[in-house]
Amino acid sequence: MRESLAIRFSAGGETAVQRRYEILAQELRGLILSGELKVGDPLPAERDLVEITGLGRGSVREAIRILEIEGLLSPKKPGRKGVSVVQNASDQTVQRQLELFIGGDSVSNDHLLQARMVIEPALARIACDMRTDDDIEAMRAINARIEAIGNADRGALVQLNLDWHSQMFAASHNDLLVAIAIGLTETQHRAGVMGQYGSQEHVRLMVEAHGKILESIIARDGERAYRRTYLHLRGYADTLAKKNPREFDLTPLNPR
Amino acid sequence: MRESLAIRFSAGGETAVQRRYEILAQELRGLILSGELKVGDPLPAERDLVEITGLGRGSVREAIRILEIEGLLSPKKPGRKGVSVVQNASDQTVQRQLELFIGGDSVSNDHLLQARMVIEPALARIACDMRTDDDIEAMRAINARIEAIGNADRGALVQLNLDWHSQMFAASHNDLLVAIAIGLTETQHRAGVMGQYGSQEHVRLMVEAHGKILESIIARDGERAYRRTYLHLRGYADTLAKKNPREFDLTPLNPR
DNA sequence: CTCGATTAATTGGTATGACCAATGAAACGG
DNA sequence: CCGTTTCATTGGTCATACCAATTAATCGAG
Repeated sequence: MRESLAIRFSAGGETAVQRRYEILAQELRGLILSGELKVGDPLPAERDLVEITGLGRGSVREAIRILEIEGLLSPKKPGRKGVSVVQNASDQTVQRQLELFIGGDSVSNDHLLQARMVIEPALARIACDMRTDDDIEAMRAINARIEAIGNADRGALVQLNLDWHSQMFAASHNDLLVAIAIGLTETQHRAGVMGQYGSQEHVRLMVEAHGKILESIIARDGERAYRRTYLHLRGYADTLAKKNPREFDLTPLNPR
Repeated sequence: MRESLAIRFSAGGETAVQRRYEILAQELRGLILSGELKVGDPLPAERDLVEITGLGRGSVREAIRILEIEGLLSPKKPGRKGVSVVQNASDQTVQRQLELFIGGDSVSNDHLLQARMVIEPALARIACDMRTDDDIEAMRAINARIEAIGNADRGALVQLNLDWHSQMFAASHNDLLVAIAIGLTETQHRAGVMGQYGSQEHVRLMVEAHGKILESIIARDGERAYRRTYLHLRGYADTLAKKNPREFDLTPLNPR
């Protein structure tokens, strides 16, 4: 009944069929990115979209699902007002994708470390200019809790360490870099590559390192904060290096 | 007939229902990330998964679609051997998500510039250590083509400029940082924020800047490559700043 | 027997129709 | 006027059916 809508496009030498739900997803994405659909605008109900597009409900649902995973549409809720709503892709979608990418075996641990050594010291430096007093207080509070629990609870220690770093990143007030940095840091910590640290001595050193970084940020001494953060990371990297040999030299990232 | 499988979990104070396709997606994702399903392993056919899981075909398809968007499953093809295959999430999924995040209005152009100024000079420095002769040759070739076409074709100029930067990033041989850097650079260039550059003089300056960066990388002079790349970016930023006032100072990223 | 052409089986893509559960609005009753 | 009940809306899910593409199996000619 319906003439062939088969649209073909060349992609990498191959010829792929453009599936209907893909087309619809593209169109909706275009409407959102071009601003014709603004953040907060509700999408028509699934059954309305079926009428509008002439597609089946399954195809409509798959198209919506795609944009939902990309972060451009809110998850739906059943009920009378449960339609999808246009939203901005969140920092969390960036983190998720970074974690999935790094989690695969395309990225070596050394490359991940190298990336962290590029970004995290720079964030510390930026934080020196942009921090507020609240940022300082938050960082201080987390470090105090780390000192308090010591190595009693391994899981809590990992989480608090993550929290401290996230809070330091947040003090830069650059949401883009923060999202990237958290994605990198979380992946490495969750990977359990750092199951070794947890002795009382390790915790003491960690608290001390955090303290020195915090001091520098309070003093708004960018160079010092950069250096302290770099050394903190390198200490961590060196601990790892005792177990596995390095693939390549990480050190060119050292400032000055 | 089927007892309620409704699983609830608290998320941010709210209580959300876990939908069936979400559960299946989670399970499959878990199998992949834990390594029980390895890269290259084919998934059972949709109808087989229907039998295995007891779900409807629509739910199975939505679950698969989610993992496909996340990059963990290959797109399917019709035909007898068209089943999904497990794969690593690619750098492209990272780029896509960065572009979607930045494309929304959560990230200001100044924050994007700041992020680039953190990452790109660092990549130039790393490239000094890791580059091969092929990298050098590729960069030289692209720059030559830029010089050749001049400002004749605006679109081609933008693309070639992107290519040059991508090639420079690639010379670092850190796929993670490369994916991030390309995501940032592409977004800014595609956003058309740089429609202004295109005069013959601009092109000449661009070629010159690229040339100086390349020289430094050839000489393996990391500090110099870092500095040149930083200045190249700052020149671009200053051009933009003439049109729109800065939100904040970008300069703390200057090395030394 | 070998190889090319034809046929059949497999698999994803899509549509239709139906029913449930949750939600919120409207109608109702005190 | 307010609380309760009813009901329409909407997403979630399943079952079934058919098409199109692709590959495997079969068959036939030489």
